[in-house]
Amino acid sequence: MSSGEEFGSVKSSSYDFLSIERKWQKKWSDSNAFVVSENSSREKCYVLEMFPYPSGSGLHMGHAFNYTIGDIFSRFKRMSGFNVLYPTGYDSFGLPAENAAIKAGVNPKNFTDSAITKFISQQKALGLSYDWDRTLKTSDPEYYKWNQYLFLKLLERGLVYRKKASINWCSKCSTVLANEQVHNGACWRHLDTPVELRHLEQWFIKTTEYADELLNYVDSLQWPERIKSMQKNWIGKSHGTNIIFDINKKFWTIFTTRPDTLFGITFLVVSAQHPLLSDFVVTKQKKSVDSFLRKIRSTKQEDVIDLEKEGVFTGSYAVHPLTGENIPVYAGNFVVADYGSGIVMAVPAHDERDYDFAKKYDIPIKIVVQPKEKKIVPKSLSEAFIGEGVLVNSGSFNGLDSVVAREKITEFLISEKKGGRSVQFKLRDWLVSRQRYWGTPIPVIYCNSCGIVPVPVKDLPILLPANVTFGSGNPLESSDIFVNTKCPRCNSAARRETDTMDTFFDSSWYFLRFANNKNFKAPFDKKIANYWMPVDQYIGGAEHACMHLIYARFFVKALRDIGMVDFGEPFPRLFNQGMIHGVDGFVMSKSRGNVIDPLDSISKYGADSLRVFLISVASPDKDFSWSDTGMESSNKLVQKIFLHLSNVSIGKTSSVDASRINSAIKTVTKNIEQFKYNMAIICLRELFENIGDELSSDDLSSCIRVISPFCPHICEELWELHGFQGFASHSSWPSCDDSRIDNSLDAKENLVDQIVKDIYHVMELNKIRSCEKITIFVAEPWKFDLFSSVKKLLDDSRDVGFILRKVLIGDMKKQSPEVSRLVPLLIKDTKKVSGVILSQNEEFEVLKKSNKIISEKCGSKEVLVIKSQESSDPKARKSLPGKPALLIE
RNA sequence: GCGAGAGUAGCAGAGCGGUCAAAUGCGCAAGCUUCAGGAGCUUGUCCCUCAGCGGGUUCGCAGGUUCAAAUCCUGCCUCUCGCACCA
Repeated sequence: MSSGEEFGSVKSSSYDFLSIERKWQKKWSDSNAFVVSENSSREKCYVLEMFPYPSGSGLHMGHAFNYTIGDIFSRFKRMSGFNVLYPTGYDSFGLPAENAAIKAGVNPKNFTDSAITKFISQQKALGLSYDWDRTLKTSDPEYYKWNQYLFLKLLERGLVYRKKASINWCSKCSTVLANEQVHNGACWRHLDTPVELRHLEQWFIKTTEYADELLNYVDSLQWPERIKSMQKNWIGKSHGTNIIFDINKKFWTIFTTRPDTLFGITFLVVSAQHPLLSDFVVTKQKKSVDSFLRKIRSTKQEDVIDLEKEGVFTGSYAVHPLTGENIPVYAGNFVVADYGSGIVMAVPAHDERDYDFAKKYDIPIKIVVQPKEKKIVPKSLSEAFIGEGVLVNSGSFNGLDSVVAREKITEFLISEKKGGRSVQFKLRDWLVSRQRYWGTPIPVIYCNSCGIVPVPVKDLPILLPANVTFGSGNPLESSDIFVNTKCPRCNSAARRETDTMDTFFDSSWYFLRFANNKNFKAPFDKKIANYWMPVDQYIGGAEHACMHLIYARFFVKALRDIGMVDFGEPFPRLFNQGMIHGVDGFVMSKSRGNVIDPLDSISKYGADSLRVFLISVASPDKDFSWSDTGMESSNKLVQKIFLHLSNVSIGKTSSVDASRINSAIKTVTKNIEQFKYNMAIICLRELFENIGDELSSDDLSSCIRVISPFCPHICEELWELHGFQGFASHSSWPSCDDSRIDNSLDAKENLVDQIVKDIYHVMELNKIRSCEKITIFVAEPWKFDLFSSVKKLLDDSRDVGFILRKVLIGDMKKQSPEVSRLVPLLIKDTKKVSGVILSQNEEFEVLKKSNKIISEKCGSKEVLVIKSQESSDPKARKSLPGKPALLIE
């Protein structure tokens, strides 16, 4: 009973989380607590979060969530004995900094650097266990020098080239974009700004060279299914046939996946964006084609999504490779210019798009594949039949199954030298040049006599000039000192490339630099990179599925083939965290005004509480909504744990507690490994709900250690408070001793709970006020110490001035006469007996007898509660005499 | 349209063949505590009934497999995300 009082007095106070957190953050920092080296006999584990773009507004809740997930994992792995590399850095080049800097009138460098400083302090406030010695920023010449180096390496390898192409231009960014950066026809940073098509000469990286490998190895990755399917889709491999058509005495290749429908071609369509469209346009048709092109250009991008298929006859005819028929060639708005050859063969009977087009322009429809079940005729055809069937109207191929016919016709075309097998990808080469300032200068020089000349490695880095004019066009062009140079080959006057690199170039190899960030001779040392890489656990959002994650995979494969690393996949394991929504259920965003600043939460509740909250609402891979009450509840949990463990006295752990602790260790270990952090918190919640005030030193240490990945600060404090040596963060992960787990504990606890509830019923029935002293007898035949458990629960609840007397009855089956004697005696001897609680294993006859005696001897105020686990005959029970008696099973 | 994922109590969210009327948190209700408020503690919270036992109906909808389904299969509906005329 006294313990309850003690506990209550402590509860009312709250701990000073701010000073505790500051204290330990400083100690970790001062002692370089999480700095690692590769010279370790321990197994390595590389945990990495996608490094942030350091925006001026600082760390947002999504970052905090992301890093909490990674930090818990890192701390867990570290404690589990791994040599853990857990670094962070800053993807600090990029347009937002440049734009913000222009707006605020400061240099992007200053802007970025102060943003990074802010970021670092916020990350430290979260208690993240980074190796701060390995930090990097991509805008640092010491970093981008190696961007330039690697660019030259790729150039040397033939993986970088320059070409004039139809490219995507964002007017808001005033730069070109890569295919991957065009979302829904708009710029990925400006979803309200449709991209414009421009014809410009740009730098490309041959990602398509690795298309097959990028696709094939997706399946070997332990990534979320969703991301894998997005990548596969993006790479988009199709098998088909190239067919050669003669148009105006020139030969053109056309790609199709349905060579079986070759005899059904009634027209061809050239993309309206096709660079050689004019080759097809005859003089007579020039006017109408031109007006069609004008119309397309004036079409607003937002209407493109459900644009009607339109086209115009070019005046040219193609010769059908097998029948020799003349086929009209159209220009059309629905043909993708840079897929295949930008020209498609149209089979309106068996392709929806071709069908729509043919209907609109009244072009004949010819059926060449008949479905097996129901015959179709052109007249009644209301939509294209795109399924498989049997070939008709196809010369010698009639009667073949369409799947077979694809093969046969392709073979025939090959034998006739009129085609061949082909594989097409949706993946395009990566356009890496950008017409902006705040990025890595592309290390190339244009010389009038030598042409494109790579900058010699000894001249790297090509530094970004400080004095440039922001405003119109590429700022780098405004710097004469930068632009004007000498040709490294012939020493004559030459011009520097003024384009900078897409910042995705920077993030395609940063994980390699973390392994060896102080290397001044090379981007990284091969041996060291091979030691740490690949990243054992990568953590980040899903938005990079088709951008960063493709580029980085490509990069590593290219570096492998150049001989710089020995592995082909940078991130075998990827975890995607969910999105955080505001209290209103919408994604947290400034424009919605539902943003919660992590720092506000930290100053109100502490970092440990915030960390717990972020991972306890839902499984970390799912979206969840912020909730103030949830945040408070997490804070209460952290306080409770801290205060309870602070007050634990060192002694002997009860067997019940030992069981609880060990099974919690087991569960939490499993949960962390599977990223089910929310379940781990539930398990810990239950543990600290029940655990006693006296523990052995070892068990107390286990309790602290098992929560330390989640709440590192309070754990360090508790660790020190109880005199353990070193950092809790450096201690070993507690191991589970199965022999101390009592599997029947749950059942026992349930029984105790039940009895306590029975007691409340007794009180209720008797209208017992809490201030009254009453006596309750617990008769217990159990082997374990039920009595003390019940007593403890009642004591802790502090509700009632119970006098609880222990009555040992033993095995009631054998002692029914004794029970019969005992019960009335108890009642007689005690003035205010309100209840007698008997427990399990009684024979029904015993109950009946006892009950009868009681009801005879007692007034209506007395109650008999019989707790029975082995069910007696329910029918007989109903007929039990005497009221009010409780019979609880 | 194609691809992926999801639909569980007032809400959030576990469970993914039996131990499920379903963890945990929030919310709500009652009791205790308190000068009061807050906090804290205890209990309850699908429906009926009860002091308890018990019974009924549930896990998007409709079927099916099974001795047994929230969990497996089929169809449908709804939602979220990604790609978007890729021939």
